[in-house]
Amino acid sequence: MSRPLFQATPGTRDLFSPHTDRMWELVEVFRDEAMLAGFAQIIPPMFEDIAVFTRLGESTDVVTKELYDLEDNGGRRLALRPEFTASVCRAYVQERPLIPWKAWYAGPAFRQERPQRGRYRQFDQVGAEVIGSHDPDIDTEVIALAASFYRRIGLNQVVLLINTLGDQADRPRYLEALRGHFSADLDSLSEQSRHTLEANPLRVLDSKRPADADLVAAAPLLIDYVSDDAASAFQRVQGGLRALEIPFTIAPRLVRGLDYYTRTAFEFASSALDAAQNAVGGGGRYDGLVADLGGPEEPGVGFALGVDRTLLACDSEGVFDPQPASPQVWVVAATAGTEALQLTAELRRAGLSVNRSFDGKSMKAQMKAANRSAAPVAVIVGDQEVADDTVSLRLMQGDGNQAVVARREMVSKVKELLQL
RNA sequence: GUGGCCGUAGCUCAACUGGUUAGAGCAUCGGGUUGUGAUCCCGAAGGCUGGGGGUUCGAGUCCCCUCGGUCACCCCA
Repeated sequence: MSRPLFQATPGTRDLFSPHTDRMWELVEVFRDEAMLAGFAQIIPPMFEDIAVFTRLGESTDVVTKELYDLEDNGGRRLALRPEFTASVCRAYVQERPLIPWKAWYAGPAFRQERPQRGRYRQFDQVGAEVIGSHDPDIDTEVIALAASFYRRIGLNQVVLLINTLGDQADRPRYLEALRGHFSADLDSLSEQSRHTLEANPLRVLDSKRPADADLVAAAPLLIDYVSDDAASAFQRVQGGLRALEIPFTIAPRLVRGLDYYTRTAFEFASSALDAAQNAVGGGGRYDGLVADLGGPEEPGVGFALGVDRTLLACDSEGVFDPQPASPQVWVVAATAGTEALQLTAELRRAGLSVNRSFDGKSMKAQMKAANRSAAPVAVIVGDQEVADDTVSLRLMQGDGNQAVVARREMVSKVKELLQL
């Protein structure tokens, strides 16, 4: 077998029907949940001035090495969005909707990294952001939105991990302590982590390398270094989650990969996923980001959920498997005229979903196609029917009852058969 | 960017330590039914075994290169 001349570029893929149906359905459920919670949809552009994203942080891989950057004809430097949060904040600064502004979104994002299971260069996210409120109850509400979404699509084995990262002002003291801790035993740290320690000590806590496990486990905890304000906000979020009966686990070493997070950070992980990429969603508070993008000092909090990973989790839990709808009617053409064309159009005008075969297939082939389509009713038009101004209606289930009806009664008879 | 595994029909896979003409299931098309589906029976079509080089009397099988896929590290959704 020779490979096709062109293939989808690495990390991208063509999604076909049962999968695309699921995706739409998933977004539909998310949309419904978001609207119930008072979020309005935003559709930001897929690319932005590259600076919008580079503001996200010098030590964030997502912007330092994974960004798709492009140059337009005018020499403008653009980048495909690696996530939505920065775009949403930029849009807020630009348009200044009333606060607190609650926005949800769905769409693709792009990162240039090595693809693997559950990680693609173009991937879909759904998410929600709230800009303009410090209230920790908003954090809880945002988490609750994600949680009820997971519940509604049927996922049970999703665990919520939460942590607080404190305020920007708390950061230096903690980083100091972290550096001290790791530097004291640099030799037992993996080489990669030594690198990470230089660039961003926080991220060392994220290391999954076995070599680092002991040292990471013994590291000082963020919670001991955060301001009273941030600590009590964290308490409030926990209390809110308990009040809503949303189970959670405190993960004192959860730091997340984007630099802009402050205070509440959270992650949803699927315990049903044995792949390495088991984080199905994540988010947190980003109180300095809007200002970093040139806006007012407005706080923000939000999350993004990975559509593909969520679907993978659904696969391994065996839930959320909506089937593509089959047509209600299959038209079988056993005549050379244009009758099949007309009948099909007429049925569709009546609001029925209709499909048929083309290319002069044999009747047998058309019946097979009708059967395969799972359409409950076949409308057959041949020379005899044309001559008599009738059509034959065949019930495709059971013994295949068939009846000849007058052409002008076709629509009502079909609807009768479909019990509409 | 680094490493492991894998490339055989449209899809999923066979082919003993290298040995004639590379097989099967599903799907497709045709026939059994000159206008009738799932089932059943018969048949057809479909392959430069990813590509290139090498070893050998002989390579799908062994070696090298290359391209591609995949999983993992890193990082993240």
